[in-house]
Amino acid sequence: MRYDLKHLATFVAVAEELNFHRAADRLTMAQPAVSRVVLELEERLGVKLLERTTRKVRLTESGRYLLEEAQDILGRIDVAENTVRLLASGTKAILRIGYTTITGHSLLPDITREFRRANPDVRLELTYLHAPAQRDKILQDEIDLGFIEGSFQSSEIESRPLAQHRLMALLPPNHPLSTRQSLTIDDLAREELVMGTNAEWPTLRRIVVDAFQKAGQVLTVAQEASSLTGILGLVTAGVGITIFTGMPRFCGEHAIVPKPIVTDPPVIVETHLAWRRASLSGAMRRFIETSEHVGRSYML
Amino acid sequence: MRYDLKHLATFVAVAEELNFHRAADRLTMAQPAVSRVVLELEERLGVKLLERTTRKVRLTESGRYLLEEAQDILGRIDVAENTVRLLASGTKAILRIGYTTITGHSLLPDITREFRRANPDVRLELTYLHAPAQRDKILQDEIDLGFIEGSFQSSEIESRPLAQHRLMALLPPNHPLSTRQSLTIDDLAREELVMGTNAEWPTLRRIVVDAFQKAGQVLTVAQEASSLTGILGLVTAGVGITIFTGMPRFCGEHAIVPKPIVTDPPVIVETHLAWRRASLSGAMRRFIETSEHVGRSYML
DNA sequence: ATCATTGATCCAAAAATGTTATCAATGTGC
DNA sequence: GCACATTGATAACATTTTTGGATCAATGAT
Repeated sequence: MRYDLKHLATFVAVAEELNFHRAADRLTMAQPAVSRVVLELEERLGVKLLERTTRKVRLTESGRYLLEEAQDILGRIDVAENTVRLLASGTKAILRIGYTTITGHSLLPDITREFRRANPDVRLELTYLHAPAQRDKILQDEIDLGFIEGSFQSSEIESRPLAQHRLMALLPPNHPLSTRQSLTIDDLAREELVMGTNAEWPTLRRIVVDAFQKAGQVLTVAQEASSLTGILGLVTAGVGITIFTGMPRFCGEHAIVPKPIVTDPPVIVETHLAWRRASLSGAMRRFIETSEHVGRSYML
Repeated sequence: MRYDLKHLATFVAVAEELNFHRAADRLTMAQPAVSRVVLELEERLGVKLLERTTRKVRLTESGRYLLEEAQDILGRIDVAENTVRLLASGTKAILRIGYTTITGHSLLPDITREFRRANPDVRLELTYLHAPAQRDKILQDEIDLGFIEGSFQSSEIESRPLAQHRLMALLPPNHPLSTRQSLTIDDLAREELVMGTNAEWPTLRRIVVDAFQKAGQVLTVAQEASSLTGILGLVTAGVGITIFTGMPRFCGEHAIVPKPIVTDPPVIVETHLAWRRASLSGAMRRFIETSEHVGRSYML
């Protein structure tokens, strides 16, 4: 670094006062030091910032520009410093949260709304990540909290069950099975199935595959899509049935018809909130508390 | 200033590498120095930025935030430094230009369009200022160039005539005088006159007052407005006639009817471009050149 | 013409910065 | 389980940088 904040601050003082002595007073240093610092800055930039006669100081075009920039930069540093302190004191906080599609469409919005209301000084950064990715990011300290289906086995990661969902079939409106009260795995095995890709929906896929296996069936997927909207679009278009953990809140029954899937024992998908045990902060603690509170109404 | 760019840059290097030795290499300094600088920064902020075991370095929440901010700030400083150099070398420039209403509605747009085309690296900052204010701002070096009516007498200020305008009466469409080819001061003295306020239009007011005086009349203003659009609004509404230096380009003849004012000798308002002799820069020189070129078609 | 005020320069003292050598802690590999 | 390499922190010392007081030359005001 060829110069530092001292140079900028000194230059700003001189440029604002247009007088080296007054600037020196303001900075509580001697005038020669001010002279030299400004000269040094000019020399290191290779640019004249001030036109000085022995009676008057005037900014050059470059100087004028640098004055504005430097004021701004120094201001930003002050703000940053302040924010750093607030973050450290716990007054402010930033929580980086991972979520999956299953948790993202109803549970997470409810929790964040509630949490924001009670903690306006905490910024939430939400990142869509499937469960395995969340595991990595939690361990690498790239997210603070993860909403996942199931839980992780790791001594470094702690998790708490938040919500339970039953598997549900989502049918297009005029599907033959839409008159039924509920469906079985055997019903579904005979149908065209639309499912999320394994890359994006690894956990749900595993759960569904297991459920089929237990019922003595094999899951055959007719069509895949990576996003929830993509899947629902295919269902609405009549391509087939999908299996999900509930009815997405934004769906109307005229486009998507939900039917419970009956199995014995019932398949229950548990959503967990997970975090690195060693990184637990105050804001995280409060977020976990809110999540458990809100999640209670999602428990069967 | 409690800490320097050195501290920020060092912290950024460590935070990015998450390793003091590699950071030291990158900064071409010894590792103990890096340690000390980071410790110093933490101490001065009063905030722990890095969690370090003897085997691993991890950012705290504050540290993560500061990393992003510091990267950004350092980047801005680089950009500022670069821009300062470009400004000094004349590659880039910022011209602060004052203009009055008379010059602002036709001459200035023509000049800036032409100038921008030829000098894309020069930013023009246009400020509306009446002539006396421009005089002060030029002397105080708060604007580089001023478009004014008339010229200043000052050894410090140089100016160049750019355009000449004849006084013109602007009438509402159905005014009795609108059938006439031209008008005299005596005609106008009998009419209701709408004029710009003295505060905002000092120069034009003085010119008009002088013209009336020479014709043995006294200017009586029925209604004042501060802005050109306000004045024209009053004229269109039939409140009275105004006196201006031409037909504003944005007016249609269905709303405003221009009539030449005949006097002997003719009253000619000369628009000048003025600047502080001592501040003449390359960009200013080019702007002046363009102005004179474009202005030529405005000379009678 | 005198005087006060301006920014720049010189020099010695003080402060800071950086380097080498070293340490304690902790994973890694055999 | 033990030697070893690697981690960040510390100590001591040399060097560089920074600072403040005295002073200077230039210049506008009285």
